[in-house]
Amino acid sequence: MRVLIIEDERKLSNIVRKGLIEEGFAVDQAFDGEEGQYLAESESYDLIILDVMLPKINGLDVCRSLRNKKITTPILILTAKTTVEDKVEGLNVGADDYLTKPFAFTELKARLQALLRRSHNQTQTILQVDDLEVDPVKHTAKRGNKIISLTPKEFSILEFLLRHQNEVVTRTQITEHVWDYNFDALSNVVDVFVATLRKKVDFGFKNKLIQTIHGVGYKINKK
Amino acid sequence: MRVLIIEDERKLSNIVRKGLIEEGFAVDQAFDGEEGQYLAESESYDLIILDVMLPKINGLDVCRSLRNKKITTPILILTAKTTVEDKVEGLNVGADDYLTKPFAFTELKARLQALLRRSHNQTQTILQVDDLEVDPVKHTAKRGNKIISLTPKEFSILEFLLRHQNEVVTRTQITEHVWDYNFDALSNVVDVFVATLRKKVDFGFKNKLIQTIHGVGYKINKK
DNA sequence: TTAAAACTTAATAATATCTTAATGTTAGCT
DNA sequence: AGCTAACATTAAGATATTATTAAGTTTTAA
Repeated sequence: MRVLIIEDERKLSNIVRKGLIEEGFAVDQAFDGEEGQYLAESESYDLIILDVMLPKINGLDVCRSLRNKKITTPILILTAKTTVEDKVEGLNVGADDYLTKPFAFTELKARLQALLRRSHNQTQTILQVDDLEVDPVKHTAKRGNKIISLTPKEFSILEFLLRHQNEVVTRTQITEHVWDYNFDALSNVVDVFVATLRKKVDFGFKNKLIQTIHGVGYKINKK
Repeated sequence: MRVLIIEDERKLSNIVRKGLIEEGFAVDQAFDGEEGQYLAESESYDLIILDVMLPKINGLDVCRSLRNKKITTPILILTAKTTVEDKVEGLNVGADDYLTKPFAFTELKARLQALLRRSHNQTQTILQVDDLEVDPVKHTAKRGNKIISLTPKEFSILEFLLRHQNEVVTRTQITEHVWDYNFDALSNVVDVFVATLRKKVDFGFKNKLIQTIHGVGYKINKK
């Protein structure tokens, strides 16, 4: 899952970034409204965390503008203000949730997970296909009763495949959601990771879950 | 474990604070109802100690309001009143326990431990994995029959890992529960403490209990 | 007030993960 | 079947993360 943090306080932004990376997100940062709006429009994110008080363009305007352009990525607004009117304005402007500063990271995390679940129409937190189970919150994966140990990137890719189970996902979609902005997409990394994932997820099992769709991409499904 | 004290008498608040810090808690303080309510909503605590007579917003109202917002953190109410009606009102409003002033610190401590145990659904007070035993009440730790001497922070971290055994906990989660919220989350303190914990807990034992989950955090388990 | 203990920071070493690139294999087309 | 492009696999090099140490700072307790 890929997140954009639009926040001018560098330190806060970095703390949130660190926490989200630990949770397995790919994270991009913007430090003013203009940069944020640009990135939000040109890249594809699963979530946007948006501060209200920002240089150049105010957060509420960024939000309004993105919604006008039909960008539906879930937005969580961060605000130092606590009065009811501000909260209402935030939501009127098209945000999906808000959180007042200062906040505990756990709180932020819980809300992001809720937003993601909602936007994927998922009620459960555990992703599964056949006897494979992946828990993005606890960071665990198992097939049958065999625990699968995965590196961060392997985990993200498997999670992405599972969130789109029964659909073909292209290599480009994978790189866009698993890597951040600084990544040079012209390589065979995805193939390499899929190979190691297969070793860990499918090796030794009769029913191979990860399929290649020649010329298109990969797919995970029950068959 | 992290506690919020909402109490306007500075001196009392500080005494409780000091006692709890000695017990290994991370402590935040609020000196009126409004501040308290705000912190309780925006941060994540394991316990709240709440005075009734408070400036700005009354303690009972704070409690009611938190419960309305589905915040389930255990609340212990402090009150100078001793009549039965007051106690009843306190509990009706969603508090978990009450204590009348003046009180002995030991009494407060015992009740807090009881609340914590209840909220963690633990019938036993001793946390253990394999041959490692940690007693949060007595503040002792031993592995096999070797007594382990730990500093307060070391103890808190080990306790936190044990309360979440078999789960990965991130560095961010650890800092949020072990330090109070003025803490600079972008340092490697946690790593340093884990190193010393390993020296004390795992050194000399074949079965290493503290594991690193690269890119995510740490985990303690039986294996 | 002072000494000891505990905590924090920062630098360097060790290690795991990621990335690239080369080579081998398979699928789809003529 | 043979050819080509796409995919799979491997392993070595680059990078990032974690471990460890030691020195500085703060806190605690006598």
